[in-house]
Amino acid sequence: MDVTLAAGGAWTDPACPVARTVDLIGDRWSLLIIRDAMDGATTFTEFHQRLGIARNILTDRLRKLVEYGILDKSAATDGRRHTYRLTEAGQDLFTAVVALRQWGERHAFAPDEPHSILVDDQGRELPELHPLGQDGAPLSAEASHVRKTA
Amino acid sequence: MDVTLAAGGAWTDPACPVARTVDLIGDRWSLLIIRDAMDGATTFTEFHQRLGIARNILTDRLRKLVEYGILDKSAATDGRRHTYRLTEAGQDLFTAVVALRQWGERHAFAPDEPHSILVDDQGRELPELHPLGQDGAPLSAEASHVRKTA
DNA sequence: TCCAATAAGTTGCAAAATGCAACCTATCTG
DNA sequence: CAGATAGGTTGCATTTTGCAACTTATTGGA
Repeated sequence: MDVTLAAGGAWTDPACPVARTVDLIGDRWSLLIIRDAMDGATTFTEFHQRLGIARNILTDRLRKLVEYGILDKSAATDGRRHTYRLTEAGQDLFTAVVALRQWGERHAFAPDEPHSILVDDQGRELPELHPLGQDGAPLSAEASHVRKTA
Repeated sequence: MDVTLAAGGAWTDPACPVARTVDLIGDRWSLLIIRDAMDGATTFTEFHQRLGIARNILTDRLRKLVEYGILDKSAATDGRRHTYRLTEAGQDLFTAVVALRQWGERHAFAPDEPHSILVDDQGRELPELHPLGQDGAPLSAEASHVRKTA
């Protein structure tokens, strides 16, 4: 299930997709939960240990992410564990996570400061992600604008 | 100036670029301020009117975004106005904003629900943004992983 | 079988962030 | 020089977040 039906509607800006996305995952923890899910975390305890988030807040965020259709919760074969997995919509956040990560790599670390990097199966660093126009050339913010729809 | 030197260091996860980026702009308003800056907003009043944000919070966010090297503040020719403009680092967030926007378009609206779209100078909608591997094929979260650096 | 450990929460209370409305100061305009 | 405009600041109420202790269910081992 997609987000669509969730959250009756107290959107920051009802027609803007950026605002909606921020309303759903624009807090201190949600994106980091999603990041860790992409990196293999599946249980409450795993998320808790990796993030150092307060347990009640983690409970709340996991519940909301499930409600929004970003995570799926199921009982593990284990019996006492639960398993949280990214839905298709959750996996589709990969692009956004990569974009935020690459910006951080470029602008939020000192030149000599160590930081983790994202690599492919062959251990090669990912190419930089940039919006392209229809012609395939990089597109800047000035060369684009928001069009309101009816 | 880049973020690099700002913020003494109470990072959520000191080595993760995603966490750093979220620490800097992962709140309810910063990304929307940046979105509006990309859409042409430059003054305190403009941001306030577009966002409906509380004035003291806007003051605080603008101050932080300037401190982080994302916005630049200058006196307008006007004399009583101030002008906030995206720095190079701020403009470089365009990729992330587009990624979040496109995810929202795909997953946060009902099929028939109207929402704004991002178009280029010729009025054509932007192509979907996706991480690619070195070979140019789309890369999924499973086909990549985080490598810790010393 | 029973008991300690593990997993996933819940609850109560303190602290921090956010929001609202009124107030303040400087500049600009008529 | 008076009113309007721009960009704040301040005090207080509300909401969100965080911490620590407590609860329930399951599980593996003595």
